[in-house]
Amino acid sequence: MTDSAPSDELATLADVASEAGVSTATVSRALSGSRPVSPDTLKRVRAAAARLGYRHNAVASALRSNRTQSVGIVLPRYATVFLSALIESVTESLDAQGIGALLRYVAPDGADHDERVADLLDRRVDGLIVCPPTIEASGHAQRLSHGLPIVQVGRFLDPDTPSAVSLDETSSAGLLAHHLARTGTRKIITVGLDPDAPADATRIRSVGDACAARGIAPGAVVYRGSDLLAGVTAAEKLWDAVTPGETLVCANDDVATGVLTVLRARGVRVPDDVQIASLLQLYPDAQGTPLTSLRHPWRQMGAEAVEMLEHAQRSRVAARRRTALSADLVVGASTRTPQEES
Amino acid sequence: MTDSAPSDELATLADVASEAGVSTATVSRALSGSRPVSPDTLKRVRAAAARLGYRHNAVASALRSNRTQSVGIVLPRYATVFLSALIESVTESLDAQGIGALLRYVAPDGADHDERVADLLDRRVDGLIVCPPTIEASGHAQRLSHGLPIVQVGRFLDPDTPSAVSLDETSSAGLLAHHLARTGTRKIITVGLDPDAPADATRIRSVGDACAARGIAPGAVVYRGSDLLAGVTAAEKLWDAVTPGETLVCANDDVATGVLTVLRARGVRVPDDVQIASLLQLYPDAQGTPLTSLRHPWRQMGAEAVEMLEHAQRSRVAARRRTALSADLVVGASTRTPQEES
DNA sequence: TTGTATGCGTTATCAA
DNA sequence: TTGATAACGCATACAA
Repeated sequence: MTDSAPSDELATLADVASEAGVSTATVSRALSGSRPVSPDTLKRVRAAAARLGYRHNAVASALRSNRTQSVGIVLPRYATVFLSALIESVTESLDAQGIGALLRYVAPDGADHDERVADLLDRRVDGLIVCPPTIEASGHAQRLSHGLPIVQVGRFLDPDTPSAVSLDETSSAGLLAHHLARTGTRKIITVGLDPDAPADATRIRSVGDACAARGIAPGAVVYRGSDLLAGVTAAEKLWDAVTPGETLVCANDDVATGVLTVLRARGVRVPDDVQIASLLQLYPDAQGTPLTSLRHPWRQMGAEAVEMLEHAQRSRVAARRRTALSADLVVGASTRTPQEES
Repeated sequence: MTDSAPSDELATLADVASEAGVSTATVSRALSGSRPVSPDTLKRVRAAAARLGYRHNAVASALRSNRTQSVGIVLPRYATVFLSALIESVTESLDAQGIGALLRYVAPDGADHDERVADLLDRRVDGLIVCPPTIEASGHAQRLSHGLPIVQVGRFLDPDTPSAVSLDETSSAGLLAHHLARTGTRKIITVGLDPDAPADATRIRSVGDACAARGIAPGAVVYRGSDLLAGVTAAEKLWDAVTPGETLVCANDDVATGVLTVLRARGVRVPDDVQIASLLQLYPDAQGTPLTSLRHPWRQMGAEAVEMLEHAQRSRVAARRRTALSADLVVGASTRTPQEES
């Protein structure tokens, strides 16, 4: 046994090497498994490492190997369930492979977008997952990354990006419209989407088109905000005007819950007289699925983004691979049971 | 002008040095500002760096200086507004100083806690901000960190941790109880807190004690979940039993909104007959502050945590500094206007 | 104010 | 299968 004063400094590869009586190269190979090592030396190295409390130094490793085993994540600084779910699923996929996530938030208008991305690049991340706050930022991210694997996620996607994950609005709207047609809807009223916001306007149009294609008339668009209180307010205005055959299509579960609660309290029978659907599920775990709503594929989007990143890292040429994932329709108690097709 | 083929490789300090006709040391000092440099050389160095598209290599810098300019953040993997707000405020404070955030999620039961922390340590983060999922994890984090600056945030705090940020339950409950006493509350009913969950039980007791100290009777504890639907369900059971002078104290805004909506729909006058308060504000931006609720100081907690970390990094000795921040009482339309003290 | 020289801890190359 | 050794790119002690 050599001098093994439990020093304050962390043990290095060299320390382990001399403790085990082998070279640093062998220790590196034994511990990382990058190359075969004889069972005997492997055992000795492991024992020595344990004895000295050796810990791998990821910084030195990154410098030498030119891989940091980390990816940068850039998100707009507005707290939504969407982003929380995305972060969680992305980090979960990355964790499984020992990849770290370096998180950077950007102002909603994209003001500091470029410096945040640049900082991530300076830290030599192996890849980038970006949810751009604007279409301009999206283009910048693409150009700044300069060959580094990058995947864009969300609604603002640079057309030149080879790898992108987004929501398939058309398909999602079609899923809902199909269900509404089969449950006897003849007209929809949209509640909680702002016709003056570009993103909302797109969604209003997707839903309207999908309904129209199935013989459902797109009716009024009511916007008094998009939270629970807005749903309550809107429903107080609407409840005595709605007629059988109408479905209230709400921006999200909060709005839909407000609408549902008021209508039922006012004696309107849901779903018998009027149906209610939500375009954005917020509480997947709610007991008894009271609402029919579209469950956005956030977790899949995160997993898909990570997979794309790996793919881009492997293949030298950046094959174009853009995925639009559809939402799931979760049928709850706020719509009727579908009739058989006639 | 020397050979300046725009190579695919990134320029290094040495490249800039030869381009500017100075030594690498001078370039390092000029670009980092770590030591004074003559105005003339500064200009030349900057020009050369720009010409070559030089980018700082944070990895090499970290290896040499033994500082990664990054901190690890460990959070339980349950998506709540609390954690979103915490992440945002922490990263905002860190960004301001060019510090990166390395994010790691841990299972709610803390199963993979220790490996996640160890990974962060292997990456040589300069500090750790931990929101432990359990009290055991809290202790482990403390011991694993082994001298590295660490700040713990949340409800599960290791008693030995020198630096910790938490919510002052007593003070927060007192704030609410004071308001309720001045608005004529004689008895409270707690809705949405689970008496069998330790964390909820603590809160029930804090509120109960604070009320008792002001002559308000702690009444029934009703638990049917803690989301909006639970509020609706609870209220349907309660609405014809509540009597004037009672206040329904709800676990959070979701529960309170459900209760409020049902009571009003049933003709119970709020706040005239019955008052409603929430112990946890979820939607700070709701229009018209319909609810009286406690706004938890999440952003301040994040900022405080970062400040503590810096403090711990500066001072060699780890001075014990534990902060409990009180919530704010946001008075909304679900309680009455306070009477003058008699 | 500037230059010289060394080392941070690891992995990759090459030869044995 | 193993060992010796050279980088990786930067920051710093020391000398000038």
